[in-house]
Amino acid sequence: MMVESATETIRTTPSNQNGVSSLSSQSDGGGREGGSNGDTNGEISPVDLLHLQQQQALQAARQFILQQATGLNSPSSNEIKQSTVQVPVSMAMMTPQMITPQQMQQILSPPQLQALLQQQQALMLQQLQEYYKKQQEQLHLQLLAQQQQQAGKQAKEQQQLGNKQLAFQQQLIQMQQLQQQHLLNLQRQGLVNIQPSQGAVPIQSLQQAMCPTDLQQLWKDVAGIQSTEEAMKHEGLDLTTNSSNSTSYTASKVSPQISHHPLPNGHNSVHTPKRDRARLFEWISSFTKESSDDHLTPYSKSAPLQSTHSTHEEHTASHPLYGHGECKWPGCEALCEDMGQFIKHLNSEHALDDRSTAQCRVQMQVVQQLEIQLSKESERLQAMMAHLHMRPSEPKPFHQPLNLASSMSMSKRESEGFPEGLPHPPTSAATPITPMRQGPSVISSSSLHGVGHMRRRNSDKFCTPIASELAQNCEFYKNADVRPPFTYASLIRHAILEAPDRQLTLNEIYNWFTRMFAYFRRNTATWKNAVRHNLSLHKCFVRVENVKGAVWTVDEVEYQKRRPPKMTGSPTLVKNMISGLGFGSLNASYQAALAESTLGLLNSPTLMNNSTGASLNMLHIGHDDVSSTVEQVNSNGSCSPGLSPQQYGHQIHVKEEPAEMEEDSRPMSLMASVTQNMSMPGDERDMEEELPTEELE
DNA sequence: GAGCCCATAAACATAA
DNA sequence: CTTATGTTTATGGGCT
Repeated sequence: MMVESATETIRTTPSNQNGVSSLSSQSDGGGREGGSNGDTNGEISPVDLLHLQQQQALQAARQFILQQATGLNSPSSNEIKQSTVQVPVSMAMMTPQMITPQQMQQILSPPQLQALLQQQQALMLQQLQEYYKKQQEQLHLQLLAQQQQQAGKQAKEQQQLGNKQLAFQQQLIQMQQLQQQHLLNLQRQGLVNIQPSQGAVPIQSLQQAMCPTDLQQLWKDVAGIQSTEEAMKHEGLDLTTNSSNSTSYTASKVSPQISHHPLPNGHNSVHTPKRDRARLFEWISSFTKESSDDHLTPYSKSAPLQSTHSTHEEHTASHPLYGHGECKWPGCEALCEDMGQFIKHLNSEHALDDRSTAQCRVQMQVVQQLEIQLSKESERLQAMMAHLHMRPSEPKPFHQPLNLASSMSMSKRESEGFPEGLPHPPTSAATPITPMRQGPSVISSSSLHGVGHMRRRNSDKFCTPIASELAQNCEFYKNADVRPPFTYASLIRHAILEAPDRQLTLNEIYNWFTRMFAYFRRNTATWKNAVRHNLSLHKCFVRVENVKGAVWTVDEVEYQKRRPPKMTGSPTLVKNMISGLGFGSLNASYQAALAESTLGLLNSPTLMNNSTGASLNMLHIGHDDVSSTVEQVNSNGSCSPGLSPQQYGHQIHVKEEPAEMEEDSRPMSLMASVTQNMSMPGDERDMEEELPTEELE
């Protein structure tokens, strides 16, 4: 009966123009860097000073230990070819890490080590803090002086002042970052327990994992110091690397082998730093007893790291250990103008000797650690996915405050097209917290299923996955400040359809939003505006004048029209349904499909969990969650599991236009569940979504 | 790259 | 006049 006639109006066109015009405005702020670069370079920064001191301390420490160790072992003597420098800093400046593990182990007994470490820790921490304090004060003073000095000058110079201040501020920031970084290092080594408070975000994410700086440090320890100057340079680079404003230059300086392995780590790093050290010592010691060559095998596993003494790669234009004019040998960074020089350097400095071999070992260790880490993270990821996909293997309630940020970012990635159980390395932890649309879809199985374009469907408008999603994660959304992965339109529609007479006033819609989603309990102006905007904009929302005022209803026909063509599950069926009628049959087929899919899925645990599980779930949970607002709906008898589809249409009395249209979605589900459940989880998901929805009502 | 969809912001209108 | 409710336009990002 009836249908498309009056409502077929022209859609507002503004979107078109917008699409075109939006291309114009794009400005990138690269200004910051430009200012900073020139200013800070001229003199030795406090940072450099610090590192100089550290290096000196390190050398002294080495000497000290070696002296003590005299007679025990001589082989490592080649490590002290560096000039001896008197250190202005106490022994405490050296971390145990800074000493070759080999040496440490050889020289000291474990208890001795322990004691020494602890002693040093305290001192070192103290000194570091003092030093940082001083440096900061100094900087501050400088800054103030600058300001005063400049204050008297003309406005003309103000820009310069700004620049200088900026430079100082940046130095300050760098100082802080450096401090933080060192504290982190200490922390990692078990030296300090304090948390870096003013953490820069990226650093934080890495702090538990081995960061480039760590590795570099480790490397230097093993390698011995090249020279104070180089060390300074090196450290400086490290610093800049960690500071957010890394230029391409600095970026290139970081040893690429390791630094870019994204290894977001859990909070409790699996290996405590101490254990790592112990293992490293063990490993190294074992190495001393073995021949060196066979150990290179695992090493070669890490592609970019291949290097060592071999010269077989020397002739290639690009040597994995050579880049940007410097030697990439861990901890080296010697400048080499050209490949030839580099080769020379390689052969002379990194020939096959104890040191190189030890370095190799360490690198192997590093790689192993990373691999272990990777596998652990992968495992975790899989567990997470498993948990989110199907019902948790663990009792954890899903609405538990997962770390939203990460889960959301993950979800996005997830939906980007990773097949369900496929472990993929977490690529970045830095995804924006709320990418809106697809955001939290993670939470529900449906979203996780979104594969490829599918994903869009779920979270977005079209289908009605919303019902199942909501049903499943109702509690979660109610409590967690997570943006639901649905569009306003779909949410509004759901709210309205959920209502007793399938109509709501604007205010009631607001209330529904706030009741159902913690996320919408804030920023009210924003989302309310959006709600109104959506109500007005979408034809599917029809405003009906009521006795008491105006209420909003849903025009299912219009709503379904919005579905992308892609929803072509079964055109025929859809058409049939759309053309009106067939409620009864539909219902029957729908149930049949449901049953069928259920049965089918029973044989397939995975699918079962993914789709039907959800659907079934809906039947129970779904009502509960939503029913709070929908009790009356059920008065119509829609409560029973089988029921439903009709309800939608029938209940919309306010509306002249029959809502029977929703059928068009149903057919899909039907087809989908029958045909797809058995095969493609991804697709089935899409369709499946529809089932629960109707079910709900 | 175009086109579409969506979110967001905001200006404006109108009724309570 | 203020507020709530609606409408409309503009802009930008993401996706296909």
